[in-house]
Amino acid sequence: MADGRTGSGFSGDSLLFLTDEQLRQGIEAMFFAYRGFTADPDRILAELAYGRAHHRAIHFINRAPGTTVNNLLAILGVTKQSLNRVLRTLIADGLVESRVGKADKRERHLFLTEAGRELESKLSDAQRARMRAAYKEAGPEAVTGFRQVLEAMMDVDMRRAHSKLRDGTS
Amino acid sequence: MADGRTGSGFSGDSLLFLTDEQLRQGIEAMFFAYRGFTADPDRILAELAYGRAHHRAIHFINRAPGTTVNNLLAILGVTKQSLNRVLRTLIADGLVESRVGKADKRERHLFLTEAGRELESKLSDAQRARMRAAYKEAGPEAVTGFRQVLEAMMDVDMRRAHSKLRDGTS
DNA sequence: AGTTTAAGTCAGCCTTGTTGACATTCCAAG
DNA sequence: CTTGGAATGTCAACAAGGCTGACTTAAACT
Repeated sequence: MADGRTGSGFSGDSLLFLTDEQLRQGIEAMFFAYRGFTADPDRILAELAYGRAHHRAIHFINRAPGTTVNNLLAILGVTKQSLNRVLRTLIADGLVESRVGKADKRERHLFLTEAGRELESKLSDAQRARMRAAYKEAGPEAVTGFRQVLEAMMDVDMRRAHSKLRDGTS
Repeated sequence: MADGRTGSGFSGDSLLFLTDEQLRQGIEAMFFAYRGFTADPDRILAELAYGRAHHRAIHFINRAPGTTVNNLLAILGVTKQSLNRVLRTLIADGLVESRVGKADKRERHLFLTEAGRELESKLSDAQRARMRAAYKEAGPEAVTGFRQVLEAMMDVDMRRAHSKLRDGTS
């Protein structure tokens, strides 16, 4: 919007409308939107004395059941000490189960317990509800664009991790 | 991509394609993209022993020079104690200047110093470069959709704050 | 047998959120 | 004019969750 700068000659002209000011607005929108994005789960987690770190672990274990600790580490992008602290409380609280690997006994495979799945649903429902509402408000075309920009904003390795999760729940 | 579901007749049917699975993908995309979004500034900040909190403060002070602490508080959504700690170091390091209000001496008005503006540029340049690249890769139509969804995902008060920043730098 | 890999632990640090207590300033009601 | 409450900002102390580094245990590879 704003300056409708149409029909310039060259093909690189999709760049012309990207003023620094508009990029800044995109940056701020990302900041504010991310807050909204995490707000609902945060409220639920606060009651349980958990944090976002627990949410992330639960989310990805649910997404890829049986994943190993190392695998999770790569996805979450934290150190194993940091993850371990969170994982330990989740296992102690009976939300996550850790099974020794059959093929490779060094590995631990992670699963959600029934209670874990319950909390996952609760968190996920809240977050999806907001997502759904936003998608609905913006319309289907906007959603496609949204996903394209997000995808392009990731680091390459994350893009791989993301499409791996998308396709096969190996 | 995937299912190109074009030219539907009515507007309400935009809901049909929002399976839980697709919402989940959106959620994950948001998570991974936010990491990319902050990655470049984070690297710069790490060298200076600053964190994201410093970046946010610098960003919004630059955006609305002369803003009060209270104002900034509302935008950043943290407690004043938390902000104060960050602000103190920025002032001590000569990046931010705090002037006592003329009308109301309780208020402090915040400005970036020359050094502050310099760091702001450096951080902003990095972040904008990634944003610009993502926008370019996704195309102008996608950008519009991206912004629409983000806007719809914010809490209402943040939407107000955002458009206030967009329009007048009061 | 020796090396590498997966996982876990302990200790200690930093950033950045929180609450609680407190000083200063302003303003309005008595 | 004074006084008490509200607003603004500061200081202190604590917790979550990142980080690094050093180390152990067990299993797998070579």
